Amino acid sequence: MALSASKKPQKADAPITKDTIANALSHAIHQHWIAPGTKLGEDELSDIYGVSRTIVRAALQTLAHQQIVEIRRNRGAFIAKPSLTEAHEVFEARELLEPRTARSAARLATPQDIDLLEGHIAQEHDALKAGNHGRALFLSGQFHLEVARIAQQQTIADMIKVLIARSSLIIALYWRRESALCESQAHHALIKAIADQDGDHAEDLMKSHLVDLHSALNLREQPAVQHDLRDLLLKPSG
Amino acid sequence: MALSASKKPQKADAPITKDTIANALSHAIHQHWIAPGTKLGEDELSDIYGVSRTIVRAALQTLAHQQIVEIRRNRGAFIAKPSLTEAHEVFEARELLEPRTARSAARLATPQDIDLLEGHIAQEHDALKAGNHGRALFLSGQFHLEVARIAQQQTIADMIKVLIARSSLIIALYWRRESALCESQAHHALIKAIADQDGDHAEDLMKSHLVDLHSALNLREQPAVQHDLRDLLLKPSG
DNA sequence: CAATGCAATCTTGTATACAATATAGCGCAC
DNA sequence: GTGCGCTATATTGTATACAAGATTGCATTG
Repeated sequence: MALSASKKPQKADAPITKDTIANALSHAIHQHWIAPGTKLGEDELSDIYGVSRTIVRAALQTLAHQQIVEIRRNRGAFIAKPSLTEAHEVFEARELLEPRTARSAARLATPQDIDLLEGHIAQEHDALKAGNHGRALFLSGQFHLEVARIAQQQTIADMIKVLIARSSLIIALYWRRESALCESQAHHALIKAIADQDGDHAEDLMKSHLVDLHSALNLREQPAVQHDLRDLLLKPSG
Repeated sequence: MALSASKKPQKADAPITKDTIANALSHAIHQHWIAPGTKLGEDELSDIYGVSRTIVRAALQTLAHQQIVEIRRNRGAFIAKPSLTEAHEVFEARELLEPRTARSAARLATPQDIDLLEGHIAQEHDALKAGNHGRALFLSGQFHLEVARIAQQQTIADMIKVLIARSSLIIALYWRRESALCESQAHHALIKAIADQDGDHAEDLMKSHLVDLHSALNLREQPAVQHDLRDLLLKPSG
């Protein structure tokens, strides 16, 4: 498995629990350290984390419930590979939920919240400059999570958290745009709308931001059209 | 624990897995056979289902991820007791998601789908007539799940499934209206809008239906006011 | 060379044993 | 009667052993 030793967990004071393992794996997945489809063997993770298979299995189940790992009975656990349909569904769900959180965030954000959001963008910019695309991707997702946190609706924030994790897999599989994932201009504009307590504008910006992200996946559907054309070309001689 | 012997699982050909146990418990919770706050002991469930604690723990973890069971470390698993805040959040999330599924269902429903939805109402009516409120409650929730299934957006349907399960707990704790949970008139009107392929109307009806349900919880906030008043009355003599 | 069959090995599923923590009950002091 | 301390017991957390299923590698056949 592609987990390198440099990614081995620190043996700190905190005990290794199913949650620490699940979080570590989730973090690694989010940063694209582990590719979709990768097998996660129980014994291997057990060795890596220094716990029994019992804890590992519980961690894998947690990740499976978040749909970022797929457990196939008798065959093992694998990083999920969302289908194109799932990809569309995930972004569609985000387009439904996140504009609302942006609106609420515009109503509820404190100056500290604004600072924190801006800090996120700065860190993301630093990561990109350093060529650390994985970290930039992670921070980009965290930005969205922070907006959801500011909105003070935990139930919806929890849903968004799962959707963002799944988005990371989707991006690994289907993203083909050259530019950075989330253009910082979009995030900046969003922060301004939130700071200005302009709920309408924040909602519109978040919606169009996500539609934009979604459209970057739509690009992947073009090869299907080319495929049909190819079938057409093969038919006359078939 | 309040699980009665009459609710003991059938020892059928299907093996008892974590999923069958989780589903059985979820079903029992949904029908209010088990009250919020009830302790679910591992050994007890292990006895009841005839499997080891390993399987039981996996089932409980599944239910914990659905937030209908709360696992407290070193203390055990309990049927969740959503706070009033959580109650509001859950219905707010439903108000955001389900109108969209209703709109999509109006676009996608087949005549068979309409028949099935109508069948749900009939069964619910039968259950109420027979005084089987638990079953009526379950079917009422299933109606909403069916609308979500018809909408063909699995990601959102999965979210709605969890929200409906949690709604069942919320209703057990906070519901005080004398009438049946979902008035069949609301469901009938919704079916008609869906059958008529009237997405706008279906969306509006679902929204107002959920707002209505949500408002039945709001009623529970009134005692808080009375509680404050009582404190005021006690203060002068305190 | 490719396909098939078989045995060995690996991995996952499950039960059980042991460790750690919490709870209940009893006796004693005030 | 109440509160505290202690012990026994119950329950949960975790590791380990065993069973079941899958995969791999090798030998044989066509």
